[in-house]
Amino acid sequence: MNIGDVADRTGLPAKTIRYYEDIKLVTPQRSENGYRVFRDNDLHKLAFLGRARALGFTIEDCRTLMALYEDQTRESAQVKAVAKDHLSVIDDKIKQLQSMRSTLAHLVECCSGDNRPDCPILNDLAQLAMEPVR
Amino acid sequence: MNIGDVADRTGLPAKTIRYYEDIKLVTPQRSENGYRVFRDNDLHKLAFLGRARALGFTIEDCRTLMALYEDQTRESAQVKAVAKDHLSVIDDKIKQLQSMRSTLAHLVECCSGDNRPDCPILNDLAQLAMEPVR
DNA sequence: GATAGGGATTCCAGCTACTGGAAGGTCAAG
DNA sequence: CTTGACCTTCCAGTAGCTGGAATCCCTATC
Repeated sequence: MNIGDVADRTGLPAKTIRYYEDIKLVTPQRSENGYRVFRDNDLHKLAFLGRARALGFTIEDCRTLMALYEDQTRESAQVKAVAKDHLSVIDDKIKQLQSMRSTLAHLVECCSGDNRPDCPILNDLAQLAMEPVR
Repeated sequence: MNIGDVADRTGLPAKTIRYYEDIKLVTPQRSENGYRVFRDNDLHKLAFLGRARALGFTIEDCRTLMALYEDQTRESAQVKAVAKDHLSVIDDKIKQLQSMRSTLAHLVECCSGDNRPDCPILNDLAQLAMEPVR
């Protein structure tokens, strides 16, 4: 199977597949004309990668997960550990984004958004907030 | 003021400040010995940048916001538009992360995490989910 | 057999926003 | 005069691709 077909089947761009070969996540054979030849196993791996990436695992995590997948003697605890670590990374990101979101949403609400130059968003960024009303 | 002091005051690493000069977000003077000399205005701009970046604005957004900040004839609507766009980018990211999170959290829960090789996380990634119970 | 098209190949560069490190110049203190 | 803390520039690397150029291969049609 050629790279184009694999791209269609896995939904991964051909460029990405070549990149994955580059960093040794897959190692397709080559036919005489130099084209990559993908077999079922390669296809399978690429689909695995696509799904792991879609869950936000880093490439290095993917490497680990694939190795575990192929290791019959793995312990599910190893997999779970990787997943839990990743989960906490995701949680941290969500928290950070939510904190940004809440500050920003507040500022946006405070800004009249009209044709006058006064803007609480800029004031906040410049830390020239208005004197607190006392 | 030298770069080290500016770094201390703004909380930005000296490296980052040099980078910001590189991409023309600030343009400090130079003293005779070649050292950068930062004045109040530069300090102010860098603090502005630091806060905008902390809210997740891209560098290009920051450039726009600074230009608006310095433009006395701006309309607050322009600022608000930039902020709202950014807010929706943040919202998208949060949604995507939450979707990853929920899938992953479910998988983690399903995995016994013991010394046996069976692992629903890997099964899911390999899309070899168990037959649905019918 | 020439040619046109749609593949495939490699390689180089660029994206974001820094960060690390090497090699060297400057300055104040002891 | 030396030491150490600064400062300078420049080059390279991070993550995970993506775009583009130049070239090659294969098939089909005229």
